[in-house]
Amino acid sequence: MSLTQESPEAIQEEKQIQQNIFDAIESYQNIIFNAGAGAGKTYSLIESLKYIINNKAEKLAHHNQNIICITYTNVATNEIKERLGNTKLVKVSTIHERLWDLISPYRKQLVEIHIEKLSEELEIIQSELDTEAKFQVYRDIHDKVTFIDLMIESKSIYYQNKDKNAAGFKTAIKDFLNEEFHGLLGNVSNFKSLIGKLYKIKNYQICLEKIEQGEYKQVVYDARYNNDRLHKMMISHDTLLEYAYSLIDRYDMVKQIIIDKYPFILVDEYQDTAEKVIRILKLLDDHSQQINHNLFIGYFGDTAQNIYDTGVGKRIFELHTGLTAIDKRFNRRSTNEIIQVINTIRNDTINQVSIYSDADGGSVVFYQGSEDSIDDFIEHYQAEWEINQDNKLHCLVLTNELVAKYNKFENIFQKLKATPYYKTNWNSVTTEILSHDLSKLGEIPNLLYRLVDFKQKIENPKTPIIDILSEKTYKHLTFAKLKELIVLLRSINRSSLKNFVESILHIYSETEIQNFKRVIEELFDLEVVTTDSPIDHMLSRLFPNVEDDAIESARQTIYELLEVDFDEYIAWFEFVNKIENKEIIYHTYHGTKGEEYENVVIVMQNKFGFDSNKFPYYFNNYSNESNLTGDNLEKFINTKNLLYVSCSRAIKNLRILYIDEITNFQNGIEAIFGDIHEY
DNA sequence: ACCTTGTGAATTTTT
DNA sequence: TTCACAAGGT
Repeated sequence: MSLTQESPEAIQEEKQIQQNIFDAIESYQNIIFNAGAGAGKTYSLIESLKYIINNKAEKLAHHNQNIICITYTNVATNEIKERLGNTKLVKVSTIHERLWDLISPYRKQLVEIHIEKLSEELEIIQSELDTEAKFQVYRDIHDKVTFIDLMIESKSIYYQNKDKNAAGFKTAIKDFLNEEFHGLLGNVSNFKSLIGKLYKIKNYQICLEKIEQGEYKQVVYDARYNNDRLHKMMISHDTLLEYAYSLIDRYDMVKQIIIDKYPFILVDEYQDTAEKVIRILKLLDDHSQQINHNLFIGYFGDTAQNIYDTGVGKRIFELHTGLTAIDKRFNRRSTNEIIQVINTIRNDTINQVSIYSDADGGSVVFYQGSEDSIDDFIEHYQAEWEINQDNKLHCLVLTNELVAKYNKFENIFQKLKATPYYKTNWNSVTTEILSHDLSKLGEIPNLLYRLVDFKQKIENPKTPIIDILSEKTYKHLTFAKLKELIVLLRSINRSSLKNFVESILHIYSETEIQNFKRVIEELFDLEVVTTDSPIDHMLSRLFPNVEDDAIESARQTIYELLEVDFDEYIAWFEFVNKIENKEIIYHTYHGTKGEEYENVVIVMQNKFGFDSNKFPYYFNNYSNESNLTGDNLEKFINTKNLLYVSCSRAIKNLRILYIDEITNFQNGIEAIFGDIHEY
């Protein structure tokens, strides 16, 4: 056994570091706490919160003040709440939730900011229309007003035909568009881009009028949507940060209210937070000094684990000056072999040492192989590491497509992805199908999830009735009726999801009992259930605007989706719920952030996304970082951080299988991982 | 031979 | 959204 003996000297030093944070809190000296992977960063954050609670509670309570702790994700919020325990003094939440809480009372001021935003957007769109080459044909037409009016009048016809192929689209538009404007249809994608902008202009103008007339009185932040709907007074995540910055920047009164109410602000995972958030905190910091009120800001994180380009990363040092850096160099997670490699990857001033005196005993090996060798490679280590339920193997791949394939629900993923809805909304595919957060699943994935859940529950004789039926349903049933219902439910054909659905619908049409019907209505989330309505509902969502002659093939596609082997549905269900009951678990590199695993296999390749050269570029420039600038440096750091995050997940054993040719950059690999082995 | 148009494929993650 | 490339036009 290793990693059991804490070194007394290290523990002493760790305590001293924590004391340094406490001292900074006492003197309201803002800090940036840097700790590498596995250092116990969250622990330090929580100890700091506890310190403030234990030493300032009375004073804070007396002045009706609170401590703010902001995190990047809801998962992190929940973890901190759980570890901290129940306390009213600390407001733990995501950045967005807290900011909206702080600014939403200033309705009038937010509307002012909104008006400015709308005007700016209008100017931007207008200048695009005036200058971009693809709008030349539009600039050339004389009677723009007639054209715009006509298109706005025909809005619904336009959207009905928008997803058709170019020829079909042209025919449909020419149907109502005067011949003098037909020249605009030369290039269909340019035309669509034009119409999108014209509609936007109209929407924004209407919105401005409604504000003027007093019909629209407030701006609303809606976290469920990823896009602004400015014309409906609704903003999304990025614009929330923008408005918060504008409001706080503009009104010193707002700054002072925040400072006086929240004298302690702690930021978890600062490297991931947006630049705007750091700017907001800097405004508060500057103002607190100006008015001589105490404010403590503590950033907790690690620049080397910044893997999203929206995060501030290293730029924080330019944006928020005057922070006292407190570094923690200990590692509480990994063996010395792993620590040595991750230190080499990050290659900066944080050079970790283990907190344990018995940290030897791990291993890291880099292999060169091919795509065909992946399965064999994993099987090899499954045997060599004696992988079982208590000693799992975690395999990191680059894309969700591969995660779906290896986690054995490839067909569900691919069939959903291939529907017109997901082809149009290609950037929603992973969120809506693979989210671990049920509320983020798309409408149809959510329906599938409910069906799978329902099917599993009625199959399991141990499931309590309260878990199958909602309370308001079973409350009204007599015991006899309840029993009857259970017998009925258990009689449902369950060979495939398609049969399952059909069987349920059959019961629905046969039964006279309203409460039975209600159970089924709730399951499908439909007010009117008929033999066809659930499938029609799926059709309308996955195949919007489908042509009459294509309906049958679309219906067939839905049947195929529902007939995918039910084991796949279970695998998908378990993935969504993060139930890891297989011996080998697959993740994306990105998705493993914050996690730790005993045994890790990383499958690596040249290509990622648009970049066919991602990892080669990093390895080639490993000793050359100081000469890189601009986009090149950014690309280098992105890859470095991703590699750092993925390798630092390992506690004991780490293997990397590179499935492309490596001769052109093997020096860089050897500098980090040592000898390269053939597989 | 060159230009325009249409089509399909390409990442990760969070709020 | 952006890019590469195939198909088709001049």
